[in-house]
Amino acid sequence: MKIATWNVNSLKVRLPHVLDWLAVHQPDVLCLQETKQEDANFPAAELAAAGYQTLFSGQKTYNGVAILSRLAGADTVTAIPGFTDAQKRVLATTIAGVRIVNVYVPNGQSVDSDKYQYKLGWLKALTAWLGEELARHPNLALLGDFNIAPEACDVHDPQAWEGQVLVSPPERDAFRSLRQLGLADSFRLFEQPEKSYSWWDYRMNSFRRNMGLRIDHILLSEALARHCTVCRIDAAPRKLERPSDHTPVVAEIDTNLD
DNA sequence: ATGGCTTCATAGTGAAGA
Repeated sequence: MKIATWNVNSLKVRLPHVLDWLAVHQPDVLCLQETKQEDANFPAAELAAAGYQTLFSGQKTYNGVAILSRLAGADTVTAIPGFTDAQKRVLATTIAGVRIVNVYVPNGQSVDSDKYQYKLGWLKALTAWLGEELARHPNLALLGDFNIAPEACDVHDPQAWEGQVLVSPPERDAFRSLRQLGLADSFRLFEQPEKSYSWWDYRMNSFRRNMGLRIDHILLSEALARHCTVCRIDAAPRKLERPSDHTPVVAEIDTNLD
């Protein structure tokens, strides 16, 4: 099973890139974040023509998540149970026996903002819920834009970023708490090129200078991590005209071993 | 240098992203 995550920063603008990427990479599951459109406008027909079923939870202007898949999803939820949140940031479903949890973690803006407190509270609720989900679903993948660079090696200039939002110790503690539920950072299960990032600022020629952060992740439960054969970042879409500022992360799981 | 780009909502600018 080939699964992937991509913050597309507007599905309306990025649909041609998404369709091209699906045709080339043929994933079984692609989780999208920042679709930025209401459900009534979701391009379900175009994606169906490309061979993908769609689940989506969107809103006007901001946020919005979707799951594109070859096979149908079951037991779909669009929110963290018991956590009141007007922002559409969660979509979970079960595909071919694998629980897929797609998240768009709040950005946090800056460590002294209300949005940062919202981010930390949101992560706490996510972690509590994921503990329950893992008990129900041993085969679980948590994919998305986490808006957290977990380690210094995930940041192009750790000194310049020290203490900032996306790398602050409380955010990294929250990421560690997720891992301690029994979720492996699949990217780090394998040797990777140095200075591997998944997001580059649109400004300052950041991509050309590789001034990036690794903030998009695929976390796998122990049962899935054992059978994960590869995880990589595909930087190619970041080189296209009018790219998203994020690029896809892909993992493959050998589901024939059990 | 608290900017730089990009998107959206909107019809000249402002919010938000990371």
